[in-house]
Amino acid sequence: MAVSKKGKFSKTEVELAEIAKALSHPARIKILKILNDLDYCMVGNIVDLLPLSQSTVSQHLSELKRVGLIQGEIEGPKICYCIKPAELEKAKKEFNKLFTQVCNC
Amino acid sequence: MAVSKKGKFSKTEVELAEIAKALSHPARIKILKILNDLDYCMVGNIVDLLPLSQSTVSQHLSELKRVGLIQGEIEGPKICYCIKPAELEKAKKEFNKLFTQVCNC
DNA sequence: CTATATTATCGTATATTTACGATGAACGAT
DNA sequence: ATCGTTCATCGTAAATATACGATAATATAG
Repeated sequence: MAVSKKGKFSKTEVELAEIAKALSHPARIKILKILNDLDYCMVGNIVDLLPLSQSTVSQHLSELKRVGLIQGEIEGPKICYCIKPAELEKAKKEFNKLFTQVCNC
Repeated sequence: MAVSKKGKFSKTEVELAEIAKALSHPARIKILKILNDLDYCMVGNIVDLLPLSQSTVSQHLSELKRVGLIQGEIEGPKICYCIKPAELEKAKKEFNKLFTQVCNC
């Protein structure tokens, strides 16, 4: 995208934009829902519930993990992914703050 | 990005992902703040407040307009952009719904 | 040690995003 | 009519994102 100018914005704006980017694909939104619904959330389970290949799902999980909304714990040969509630709550508050700020709603 | 699979997800997920995408660049977040702060919000004013060229700012405005978060009204040779509060409130509720759904927060 | 299961990573192709300058279109003023 | 202002669009370049199959890495089971 040519040379990025993101560094010229405030930390708050950049960080919120990062979270928004993580939520900018329906697969990742659905993954968050799945992780909240399932108890044993290994990658295979998620793959079965999405119309995407295993490698693509793995990429989406990486992106969610990168911004801290989820985490993965090794359980033998499997990896159990789960929501990070504190981070999601933080994100919720940040979005609310933004919307309050930009439209008094 | 190879052939998109976004059509295979629910309408709700796709729509929320679209809004998230619109918020996924700090410039667009800042534009929303600027539009809420300024009374006369022509493009030139916004360009002056961003570290980006006029054409790039115009593209960001288009993206925000495309998803319905802002609108532009022609005023002679100028165009006055402004927030669409109802749409922003709708977006706020959708995000809240998502976060409530995925982490009980 | 070998085989199986599970997942990440690599390599690759294609689509989209971001950014800019240049150009074009629309309008008001002279 | 022409000029200056304002903004969108075009053309282009480079970076990212999305998707897949193939492969590598890790751990358990036999």
